[in-house]
Amino acid sequence: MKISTRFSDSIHILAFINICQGIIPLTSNNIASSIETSPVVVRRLMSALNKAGLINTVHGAADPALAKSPENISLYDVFLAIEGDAHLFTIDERTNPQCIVGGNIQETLDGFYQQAETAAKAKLARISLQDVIDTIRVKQALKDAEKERRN
Amino acid sequence: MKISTRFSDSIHILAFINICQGIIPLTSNNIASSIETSPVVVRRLMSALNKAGLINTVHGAADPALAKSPENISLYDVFLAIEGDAHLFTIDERTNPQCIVGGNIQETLDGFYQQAETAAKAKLARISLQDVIDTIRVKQALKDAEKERRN
DNA sequence: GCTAATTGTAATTTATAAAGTTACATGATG
DNA sequence: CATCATGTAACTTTATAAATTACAATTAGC
Repeated sequence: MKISTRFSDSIHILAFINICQGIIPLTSNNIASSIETSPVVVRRLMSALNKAGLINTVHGAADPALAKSPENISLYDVFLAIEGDAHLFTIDERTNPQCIVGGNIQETLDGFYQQAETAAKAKLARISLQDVIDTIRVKQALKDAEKERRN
Repeated sequence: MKISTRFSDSIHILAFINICQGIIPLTSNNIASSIETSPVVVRRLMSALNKAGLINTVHGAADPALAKSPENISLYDVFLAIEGDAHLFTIDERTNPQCIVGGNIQETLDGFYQQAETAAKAKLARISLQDVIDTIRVKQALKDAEKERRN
């Protein structure tokens, strides 16, 4: 249980590529500065995003680009790229098979957890990177307007 | 990071109390044997379940009991008792506030994650401990029948 | 009441997964 | 060809949960 910040950071990377393309060079260093992490962590995540076909990267060149339009990249696509078939809930695999509870709890919970997990993933599948980008821009515009108002 | 099995183990404990009551003494030791963990871990979880009003325990006596009927205990009740308001997805809190992405990503993801998380928790809220117990019994009956058939 | 068994909890140690770091081979670009 | 960037492997650090140890508080059988 508990999905690591890799998922969040990956969405961050994709949004950054879209929003900052042409404004600043998209080096792993610059991206890492925005996430406040190390460039290697960024490159690791981008490697996975590349393999999953969400971005196109060029070995040696600081020129990554989204492989699809942001409307066609869902948060579940990102989750799959980074976490694969990881589960939101963890089943204790080491229980006593001799006991009626210990011997059947895994299969039982697996079914129920699946329901909850699928519901969550279905929601993620309906949220696009474009939604994320739009929301970021709205929030930023709000901040800018607020700042302007104060002058 | 180490993934928690507390939620699963807590459901295990509740099912065990219901199914094994009157059959074997419900000591933390016996429960721990079924989960294959230590009695202290079991007592810790039971302490939380007790505080949340899901079970009644007696200090010094090996006699825990469900505080409500299994139909009226949902998996979300258990989740709340053990994990509180813990999130299924983790937002990276340390990003560069100067960057348009780093400065707005938390609030943005929080909203979207909330949607997914609520969907999952709503499913959990609709699954009762009775459902879990019923499923365990069905699976066990299947195994028994299978075993019988082989003789 | 006394003894044995049990819970409840704190403190400590161990295990594990992710984050971060170092290093370097490979490839791009002016 | 010099510089800069990526892609990855190997290693270290850090965070969190599980397991262990210890013991006070409580119950229950005799």
